[in-house]
Amino acid sequence: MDGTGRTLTAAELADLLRTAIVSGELVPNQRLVEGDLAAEYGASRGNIRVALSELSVEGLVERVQNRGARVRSVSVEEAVEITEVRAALEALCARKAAERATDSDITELQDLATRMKDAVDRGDRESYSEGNQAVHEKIIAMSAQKTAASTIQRLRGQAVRFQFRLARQPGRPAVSLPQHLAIIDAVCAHDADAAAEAMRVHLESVADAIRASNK
Amino acid sequence: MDGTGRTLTAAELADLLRTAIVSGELVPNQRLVEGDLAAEYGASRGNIRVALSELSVEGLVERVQNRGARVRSVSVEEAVEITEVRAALEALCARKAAERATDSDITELQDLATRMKDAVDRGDRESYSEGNQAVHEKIIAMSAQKTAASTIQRLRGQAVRFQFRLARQPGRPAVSLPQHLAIIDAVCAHDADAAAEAMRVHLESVADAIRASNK
DNA sequence: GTTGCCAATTTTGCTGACAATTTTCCGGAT
DNA sequence: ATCCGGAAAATTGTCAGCAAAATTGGCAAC
Repeated sequence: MDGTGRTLTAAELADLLRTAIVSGELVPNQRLVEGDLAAEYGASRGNIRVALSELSVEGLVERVQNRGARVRSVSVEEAVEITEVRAALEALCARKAAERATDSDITELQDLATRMKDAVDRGDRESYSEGNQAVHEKIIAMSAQKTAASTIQRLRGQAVRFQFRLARQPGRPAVSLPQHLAIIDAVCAHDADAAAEAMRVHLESVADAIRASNK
Repeated sequence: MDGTGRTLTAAELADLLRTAIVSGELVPNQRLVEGDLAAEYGASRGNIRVALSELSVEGLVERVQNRGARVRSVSVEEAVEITEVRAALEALCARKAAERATDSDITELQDLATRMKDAVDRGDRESYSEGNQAVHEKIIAMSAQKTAASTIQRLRGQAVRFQFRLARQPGRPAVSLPQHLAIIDAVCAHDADAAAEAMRVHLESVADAIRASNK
C-alpha cells in the first residue's frame, strides 16, 4: 500500500491521518473504526490506536469511551473562537517579526506583496491564496516563536475547512488584500505596534466573515 | 496500588503522569522507562505507552525514536516564549471578560481584590498566591473561550516550574498586586481595551522577571 | 591509561489474541 | 404497527510476548 514494503509506525500513521483529515479526505463526524483503518493502511490496530490518541489531543479527532473515534466537527462558534485565538497569537508574531525583520526578510515580504497585488489584478484566485498563506507563514517564521508557531499550526488544522470556504467567496480578496499590505508595510517599517494591530484587525475580520457566512 | 482493585486505563494513566510531572514529582529530564512506570502504577506497558504519546503531544514529555521518553526540560527562553503567548491569550480573555462581566462576576472579582490586598498587608504569601491564581482562572472562565482556555492550561503546565519559582521571590507581590488590581478594575468597568492591555502588561512583566531571574 | 570492539542486557516498537462493552438485529407480546 | 428483551455481531480496551534497536560492560590491543 505504501510502497515501502515495511509496515507503518504509529508516528507515520498519525501524519497520514492528520493529512487525510486536514485535506478533507475524511469528513467531519466520519467514524474512524480502528479495524477498518488498520486494514486500509495495512497497519496494526495498536498503532492506529495511538495515532488516534495523539490526534485527539491535537483536537482533530473526538474520542468517546468505548464508542470509538470520529473526525471532530468544528462548529461555527468554535471556528470563530479559534480564529480569535489565532488573531491574538499572530498579532504577537507580527510584533516580534517587526522587531526582528532583516533586510532580506523585508525584500521577501515586499516581493510577496507585489505578487499578491498582481494576482488580484489578474483575478488569479489561486495565486492570491498561495501568497496569502505565504505571508502568514513568513511572518510566523520571522517571529522565531516556536511555542506560538506550533500552537497556531494546530489551530489552523482544526479550522482549515472554514478558511477554505472563505477563500472561495467572491470579493473576499478585495477585502483582505489591503489588510495584508498594511501588515507587510508595518512589519517592513519595524513598527511593532502597528504590525500587531494590523494583524489583529485582519484576523478579526476573518472571524467576522466566518460568523456572517455561516450564521 | 490505586485502591480500586481494577487496572488503570490509558486515560487515567495520562492524568496521573500529568499530575506527577506538573507537581514536580517527576523532575525535568528524568527518564520515563515504560516498564518501570508500568510496574509502579500496576498497569500494562501498552497503556503507559499511549499515555506517554499523549503527554508528548501536550509538550510535557519528550520522546526520541528508539530512545524512550523523558520529562521535557523547559529552558528559560522557552518559558519566556510560553509566557508571552499566555500574555496574548489571557489578554484576549480579559477583553472578552470585560465585555461579558455580570454583576455577580464583578462582586466576585472585587472580593478577590480585597482578599489579595489583605493577604499582602498580612504578608501571607500563600493566600496571595491562591488569590492570584483565582483571578486568572475567574477571568478565563468569564471569557467563555474554550479554545483559549484549553491552550492556556496546556501552556501553564509546561511552565509551572518557573511560575512557582517566581512566586517565592521576595518583593514579587508588591510588583504584581497593583497589576492585578488594574486588571480587575478594568474588567469590572467593562473597559475591554484597558483590561486586555492591563493583562498583557502584567504577563509581560512576568516574562521579564523570568528572563531576569534565570539569565 | 585509553581506545575500539563485541557480546549481554536493557528498553523500545509492534503485533496478535483475548476480554469487555456497545450496537444491531430479530422474534414475540401488546 | 410499535415496543421490548435478548442474543449475535461489531467494535473498543487491554494484555502478554516477540523482534529490533540502543545501551552497557568487559576485554583485548595499543
